[in-house]
Amino acid sequence: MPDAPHTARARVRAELTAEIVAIGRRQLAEVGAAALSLRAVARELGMVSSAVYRYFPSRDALLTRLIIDAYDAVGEVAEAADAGRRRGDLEGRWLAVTRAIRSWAQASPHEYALIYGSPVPGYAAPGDTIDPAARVSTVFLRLVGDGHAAGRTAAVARPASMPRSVRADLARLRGMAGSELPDHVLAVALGEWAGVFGTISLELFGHLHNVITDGEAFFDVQMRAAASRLFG
Amino acid sequence: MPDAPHTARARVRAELTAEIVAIGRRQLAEVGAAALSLRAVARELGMVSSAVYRYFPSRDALLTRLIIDAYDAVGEVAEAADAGRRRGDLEGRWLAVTRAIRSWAQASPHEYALIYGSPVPGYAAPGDTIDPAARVSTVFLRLVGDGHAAGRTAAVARPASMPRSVRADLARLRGMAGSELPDHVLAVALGEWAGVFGTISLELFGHLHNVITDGEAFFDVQMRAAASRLFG
DNA sequence: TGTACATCAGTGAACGCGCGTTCACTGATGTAC
DNA sequence: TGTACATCAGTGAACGCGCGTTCACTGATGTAC
Repeated sequence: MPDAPHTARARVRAELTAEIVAIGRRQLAEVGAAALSLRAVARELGMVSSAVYRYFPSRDALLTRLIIDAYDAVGEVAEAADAGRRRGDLEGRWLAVTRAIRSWAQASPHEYALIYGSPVPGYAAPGDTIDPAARVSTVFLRLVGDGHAAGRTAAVARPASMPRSVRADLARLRGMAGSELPDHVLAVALGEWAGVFGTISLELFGHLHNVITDGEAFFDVQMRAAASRLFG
Repeated sequence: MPDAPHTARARVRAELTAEIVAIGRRQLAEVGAAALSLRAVARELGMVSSAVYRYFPSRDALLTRLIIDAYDAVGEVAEAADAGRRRGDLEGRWLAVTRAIRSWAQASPHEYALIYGSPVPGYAAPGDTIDPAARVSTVFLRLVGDGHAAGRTAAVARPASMPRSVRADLARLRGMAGSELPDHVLAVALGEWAGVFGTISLELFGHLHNVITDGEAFFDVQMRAAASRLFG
């Protein structure tokens, strides 16, 4: 939210922009990203379709905004869950964070699909989405980093060898993320990270249908296993 | 392919049906599932749009066919990869199967997204997709089952406890899949299975962009780690 | 082997719908003096 | 405090496009006798 609006016009403008985003989000939940339409938003807003162009220059701009909001939303629940536990309670933090992500995904399946599912056809994500997208991974990396600093990652499996290209990628990631995790811990952390989203996606996209009925308990079992692989 | 076509008409019909599917698949690769259109297929086929209805009763029927074909395609590469290794070479089989799946996904990203990405809005998968969808998981379960029978799963981590609901789900899965894996091995196998698709999806859907440059090598590192968690 | 009838494939027009985006316009709100 | 001008929000019409699906039809292919 930039600069507090001081004129009445600016205040109304901020409110309407927020309302457009809210309607867009609701539509997203009903028809999915591919079918999100500015005209439908305008209709629900009680405005003529061209009026929406005063607020968003194109449909893709609205989509970008929804994507950024989704990343921020999941980042926020992850951060909040992490902050709600003692810093030294690594397994508790891991479970809290991953459960929070799963709950958010269950509550906002289309927003989850928007950012972690198939890319929207014909849409190219602009650079503005990078920072919000990084919030969740930052939580993960800090958590594993804390564990490592506390000497709790001693049991993490070490591969016999690792290709030079992967070591280079991990080194670059360390630089970008300000992490100090050694290669083998960082690699396992990324693998567990993939497992979190893989488990959530399989469930949410219906691949555990008729297989797992208690998705929450199943997820918990998986996350406890992950925590013990990471922190012993 | 049902009954060999004996009349000229039936032969042409089979060929045209196949061509429609092929064009549909190409379109899928270009514009994604949500934008797949019967009219565009007809155009490319050089026919009037209503003619396609002689072959598929609706757009969704074509989509269903593409979904089934995609499941069959990935199932087939997985089975072939598995068959290409000695039965006792568990790690080799695991690596071959998972690499084959990843390669297929990289080569056919939209088909992968169609079945493992976000569900297509407004489309409800009919029962016909269940069997083809199960082919890949069958390969996984047989592989882990072979490992267990050979006494190679002794090192698989055992959780301190497991909720009754999860144990019930696993028991039901054992029945459906004809598996004899104990709970803790089956649970870990499912977790690794989620990790495979999580890793592939994160890469394919762009979440490792600017992080991992050598996706293939990274995937290999992850899969070797998974193999050693499963088979020691 | 030939003919009569039934089946099927493809046509062309139409229905009814939706979409993103542009543009000239009116009238209200804000700003500078 | 009041006025003149500039800015902005929303309108309504239009452009040009696409879609799925139905239907009556022609002409070709297949089948039964």
